[in-house]
Amino acid sequence: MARATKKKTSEAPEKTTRIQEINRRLILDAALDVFSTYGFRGTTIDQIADKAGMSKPNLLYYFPRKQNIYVTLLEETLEEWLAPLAEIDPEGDPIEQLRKYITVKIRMSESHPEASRLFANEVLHGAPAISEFLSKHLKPLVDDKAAVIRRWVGEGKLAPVDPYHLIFMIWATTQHYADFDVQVRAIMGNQVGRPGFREQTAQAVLSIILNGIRPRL
Amino acid sequence: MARATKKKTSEAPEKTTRIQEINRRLILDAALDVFSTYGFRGTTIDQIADKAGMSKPNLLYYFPRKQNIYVTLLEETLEEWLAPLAEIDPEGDPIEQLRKYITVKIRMSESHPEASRLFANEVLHGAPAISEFLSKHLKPLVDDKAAVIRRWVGEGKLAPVDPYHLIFMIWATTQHYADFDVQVRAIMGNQVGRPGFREQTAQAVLSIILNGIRPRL
DNA sequence: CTGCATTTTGACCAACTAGTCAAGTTTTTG
DNA sequence: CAAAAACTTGACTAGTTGGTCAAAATGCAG
Repeated sequence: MARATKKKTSEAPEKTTRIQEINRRLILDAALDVFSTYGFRGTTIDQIADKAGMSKPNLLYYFPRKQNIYVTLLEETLEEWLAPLAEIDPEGDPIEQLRKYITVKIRMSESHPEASRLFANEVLHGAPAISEFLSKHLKPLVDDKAAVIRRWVGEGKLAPVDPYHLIFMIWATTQHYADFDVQVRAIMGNQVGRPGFREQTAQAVLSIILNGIRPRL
Repeated sequence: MARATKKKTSEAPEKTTRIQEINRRLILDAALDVFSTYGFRGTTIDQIADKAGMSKPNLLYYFPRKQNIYVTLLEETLEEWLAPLAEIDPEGDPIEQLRKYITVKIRMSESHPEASRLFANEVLHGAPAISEFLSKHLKPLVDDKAAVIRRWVGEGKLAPVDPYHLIFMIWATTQHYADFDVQVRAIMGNQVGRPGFREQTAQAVLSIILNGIRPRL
């Protein structure tokens, strides 16, 4: 990670000015748009600078390398992306907890599709920039929640199911609507934009998954 | 689409020589590897030429534009990718037909992950090269099968479920294991390579989806 | 084995792009 | 309000990459 600015005396404090805060945000917002559409290699610094409304050298004043923008963006996104999983309550009602998790994920997929695509693209290409994050942060969290789900299964509160595959299935299904949006639109056409579409999607997904894991008599 | 070679007399026949056949195959195989890993923009012609064991100008003799290789590859892939959906038998047993479809898709995801990633990457970036294919070929086929599933639901052979969302869920879940392989590996570690992994995956996916759509009393 | 068509390649070019730099402008601060 | 710090940018460079070209090598039909 690069130091943002050099101060006269060499310290760590790193105070950020008002202008820095504004411009970094401007850059990151523009970059999310562009990176999520064209991927890392497909994106040029000029595109981001244009969209952020500033000159390329100025952009590079805030983020000395293209990589810096990309990595910052991914880190920001992952944090937010994982939060709902962490909030699954081991003491709550299993079906209810999973219903909430799936619902939140579908909502995120609709409200921040770019974030989903940014992440999908990175993983698709082998996750060169975040493989450490995956093993150091994601894995432990998933292991933790998988254990909870396994306990639920043991207690007969869920049908016997591999917790990891269940989690993957939830991720795959919910993110599909953001990542493969073009395909969904090609098939379902005008329906996609319509008001109740998200609810209809949530309903269908919840119905299949929850009935699929409800304890069977 | 570009004409491959010009013949002395201007005709259509387009005969392909032995060498052409060999080299085109060599190029396409190499290109699938590289494109699926780095995406269209992230791939250089030199990389493909290297992997195919020939010089860049020679490669360009067979495919005058980088685009040509990419599009050819996508078309080849899509054909194969869609076949299993077409094979769903409207007269068969619903649960059995869907079990077969899911099983085949998981097998394909494991045996040709590059093809899945190539396609995923293209759709993720807005499907610029295949949007026509999506609306002209994919949509009609899906509409057709959705109608079959809807009829099954009407006949009480499946629980009430939106057929389109069911199909999306099957695609999302099965392709997840190819497209997000790195993530799956980061979480499940050594298990992924192990012999029975595909069967375990298939078992989990089938169990949730099929129980999720089995008619309820 | 000869002459024509096909295949192969080294050398090259033009366009693009990440990143630099030095000189200016604006903002902050004492 | 002046000086210092922070910010901004036009012009530039070096490296990369898609694609060209002309000439050489190879394959093949008669």
